[in-house]
Amino acid sequence: MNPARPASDHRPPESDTGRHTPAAAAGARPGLRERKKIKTRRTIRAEAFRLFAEQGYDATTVDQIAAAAEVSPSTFFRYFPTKEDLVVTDEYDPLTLDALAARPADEPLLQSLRHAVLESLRQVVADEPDEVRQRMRLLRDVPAVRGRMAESVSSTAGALAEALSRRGGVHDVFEARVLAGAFLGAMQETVLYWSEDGGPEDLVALIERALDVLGNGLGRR
Amino acid sequence: MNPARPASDHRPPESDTGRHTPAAAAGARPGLRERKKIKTRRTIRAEAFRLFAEQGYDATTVDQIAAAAEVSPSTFFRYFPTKEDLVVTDEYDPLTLDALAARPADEPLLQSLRHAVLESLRQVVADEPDEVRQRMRLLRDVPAVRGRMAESVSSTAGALAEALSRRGGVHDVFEARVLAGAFLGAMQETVLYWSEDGGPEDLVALIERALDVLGNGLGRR
DNA sequence: GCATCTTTTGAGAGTTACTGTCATAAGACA
DNA sequence: TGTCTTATGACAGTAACTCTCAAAAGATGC
Repeated sequence: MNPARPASDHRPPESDTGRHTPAAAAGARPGLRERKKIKTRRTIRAEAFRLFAEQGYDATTVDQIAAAAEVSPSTFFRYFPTKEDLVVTDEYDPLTLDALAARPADEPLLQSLRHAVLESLRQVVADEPDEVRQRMRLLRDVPAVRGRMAESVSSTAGALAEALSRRGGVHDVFEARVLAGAFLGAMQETVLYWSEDGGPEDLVALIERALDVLGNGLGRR
Repeated sequence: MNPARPASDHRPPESDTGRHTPAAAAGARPGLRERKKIKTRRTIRAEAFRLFAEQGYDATTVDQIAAAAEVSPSTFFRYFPTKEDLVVTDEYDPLTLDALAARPADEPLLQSLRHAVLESLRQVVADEPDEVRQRMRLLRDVPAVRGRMAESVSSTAGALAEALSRRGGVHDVFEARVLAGAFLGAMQETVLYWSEDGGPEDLVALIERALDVLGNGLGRR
């Protein structure tokens, strides 16, 4: 692993979609700079995925990706702090948190989570239909990517716990974190299960089943 | 990260404790070779932790650790495939799985899990009382270590799911994996919560609380 | 349209965590 | 004691990053 990423002046730009860029949030359409950054980010990732498909993940170096995307290696790292981040971006998780926040506060928790997850999943699939399949393949085949996903999930847990705390029905911070951890752990396993079998069953259906299992709890078994 | 660890002829030796070494399992006391390996492993880790305490994790290089332990860098990597593995060993998880297997099959699942976790926790703490505290600190402070733990937990999920499948009360493989993921996710958050606050509350008490939350399920909230 | 100010980019040098190979040393076993 | 197996060290190589600095390019006021 890298030497634990101390403070760096490399600031990766905002998300791929433009949905979360400050300018977009402010309503005005983004300037040239913003649009160029989004394009660069897209290009880097697209070229990377193309190379991964051709040569495999490990056999593809960052230098090759940068060359293919016609940027310098420095620039690559400004956009993606690690190579694994090409595959595991944190675009998905904030989306889910937003969707969760949009649910009515008095809705049963599990139902809110179900809607939030499915809604954000729908958006991601709609946005990048091709890449989802390749992500799945990389997740299944490359240990480093799995590791990075696990790390990402674990770091999302804190944010989710906070969101849960703001809702009713949770006693304290610790309980919120346990619930968040259990939920995310279940989701992670669901995605992994789906990816391992090459996605035979519909992911949506799997998620529904997983949530049912969670709803019943571990008691009475 | 490393280039995803392809097949290597470096085989890290067995666990620290000797509990799981083949010779120990066979009843005969281990030969000189085996004892030396255990000692080397212990020395490397001890020197590493000492240096971490003195200079910090990131500031300590593998070469320094190897020098302090009086082995070559090559040998270091034969014992610990990555630097993070010094902190996050998979010694704990197999212990828990063993303990789980030892529980009566007709015991309620949650109770088996509780006993298994607490039993293995007790063993680890008894074995290496000092190192537990430092592990906790590193877990809290070093992102790379947290990442490695998340990866480790996620890889344990498969084994736990299998163990659950062999017990009654689980419908299919998928359900077992979801349960395993939820349980481990909850445990991971528990440990992180505990480490973040510097371990104010007793870890055992926290685990009990977490299991109670799991027992109640996410339904009815 | 020009001047200035800010942000992005590229170049390049350096660090470090690894991988792979081979000869040597040391325990196991007859 | 001799042979066979396994652990070790030396060494060379790779690739993922980090850091710094100067140049290029969009943004902004006039």
